Formats: sequence, structure tokens, C-alpha cells
Amino acid sequence: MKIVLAPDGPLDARGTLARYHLWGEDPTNRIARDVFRRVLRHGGRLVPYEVRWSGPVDDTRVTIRLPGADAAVGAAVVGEVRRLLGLELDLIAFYRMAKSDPALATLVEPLYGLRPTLAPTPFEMLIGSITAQQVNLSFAFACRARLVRRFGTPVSVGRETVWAFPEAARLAVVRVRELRALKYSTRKAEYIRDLARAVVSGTLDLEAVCAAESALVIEQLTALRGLGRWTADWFLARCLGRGDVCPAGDLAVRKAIRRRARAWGEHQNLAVHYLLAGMRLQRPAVGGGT
DNA sequence: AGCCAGGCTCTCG
DNA sequence: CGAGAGCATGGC
Repeated sequence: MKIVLAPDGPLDARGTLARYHLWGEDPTNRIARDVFRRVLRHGGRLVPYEVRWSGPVDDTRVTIRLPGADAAVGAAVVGEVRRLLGLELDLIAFYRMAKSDPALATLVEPLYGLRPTLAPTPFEMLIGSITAQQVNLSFAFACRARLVRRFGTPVSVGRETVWAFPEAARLAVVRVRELRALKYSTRKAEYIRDLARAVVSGTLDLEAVCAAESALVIEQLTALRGLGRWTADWFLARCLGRGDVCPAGDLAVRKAIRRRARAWGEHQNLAVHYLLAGMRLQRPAVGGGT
């Protein structure tokens, strides 16, 4: 089956997907020069597919190829591709705002068409986040790749092999020492196994979590061992694609904001003072809060 | 060699 | 509560 998508607004497909090889190799998201390959799990079936793109950033065509002609499978693949390319996000409205913002204005042109990729599934997102906690990203990528190769499912796509991400049922029965062998810490191994167990047992209903309001998502995720505020914030941003989220605890985000604050020039001192004082405007008093 | 990495939990005061 | 230690390993 062949499906063609016409994105709403600009799309730099290559730049957007670069995330999947920037810090190392990703066996679940294979990216070559002009083709992206992945496997979708659909009702117990493994559906490998290829994504290509062509045309200018302002008028890109995305072509998806997958085996068979099942309409339901096709729709599921389209849904995943739309997430992977960040097509749900309103880039046009963002640019309208960004162009009048001193810190963002100069970034629009060089990064034109760049979109955040949204995680295909909440489970994959959370396991990935646990993997990336506190370690540098190249190490995190390597760990995740080892996890995928050890517990995921290889599928041949042409000459390539793409791995389907491990299922919760598989990770629910791993031994801590098996994950230790993949360079996960003992703690992280427990977090991963226990998260998988919660999903399998039904204690954790990720579909329900995804449908919940942001504050509730944070509450439900951080109630689980191994998932803190950082993980919950990134989950809202990069899995649910919620617009009104700022993962301010993230180290890289802090660095980036600090750098961009230079756009305030000689007003940085006052700007920060006003930001801090502004908190007292909106938060009435100390003590009664949640 | 030593410090730091796109955190989180646990313990203590 | 807030602060601080411990976690484990690779990169620079």
C-alpha cells in the first residue's frame, strides 16, 4: 500500500527525524539519506513501513509504503507517521508568535520546518525517559539500543533490519541482572521492570493517562517509582504534544534558555527580576498552596 | 584524572 | 519540607 501525506504547514522531514541518529544509532527508528523505516505493532502483527519525502519545505510530500492493503493498518501507520513527523503541531501559529519574540525570532529561519517528533507509544516514551535519566544522551542511546536488540523483535525491511520496540509483557519478566548487563543501573532496571509489570497487570492504564488533563498526567506518572517531574513534563511535551508545557527542570532546556536570555541584552538583570516578582503577582500567599 | 551527563529516590535534620 | 548522598557508566 502507498499513502501520500501533505503536511499542514512547513516540514523539514530530514531535520525533524535527525533526532533519531544525532546521539547514536536507534534500531527502532532507522533513518537513511531520504528514507525512514520503522515497525508498527498492530493487533499482534508486525507491520514494517518506509517513509520518504520530497519537495520544498513549504510543500513537502510524505510517501508511506507498507505491505498489504488493510485500511485499518494503513490508518494506524498514518497516525504513527503523523506523530513521528510532528504533523499535529501548529507550526504556523508558533511562527506568528515567535517572529515578535526577541529570543525566538532569529531561530525561525535557520530551523524553518523543524518539528518535534512525538513518541509513537506512551510505553516506549517512558522506558526511553528512564533510560535517559541523569546520563549523557549518547550513553542513553546505546543503552536503549541494547535493550531493543535484546528484548525487541527484529523485522526485515528490504535489506535492513528494524526492531519493533519490546512489549511490556516481555519487559515485565526481565531479571534485574539482565538489564544490568545492558549497563542499566540496578535502580533503573527496577523502574523499567516495575513499570512494565504495572502496564501488564492493568494497574497502570496508559491510554487513560494519555487522555487525562495535564496536571492529572503529572500526578499519575510521578506516583510511579522512577518517574519524576522531568519525565512527566517530557511525556506531556513529546508524547502527548501538549502545547502549554515547559520542561523547565531539564538540564539542556535550562542551558538553552540561559543562552537565549542574552537576547534581553543589557536588560537581563531586570528581566529576571521581573520574572521573579511576577510570581508573587499570580501566587497570592505562601502556605495555602497545594 | 576527574567532573559531568536532557533525574530520581531515600534519608536526615 | 529542603538539602544532600548515592546511583552507574561513558564522554570529554
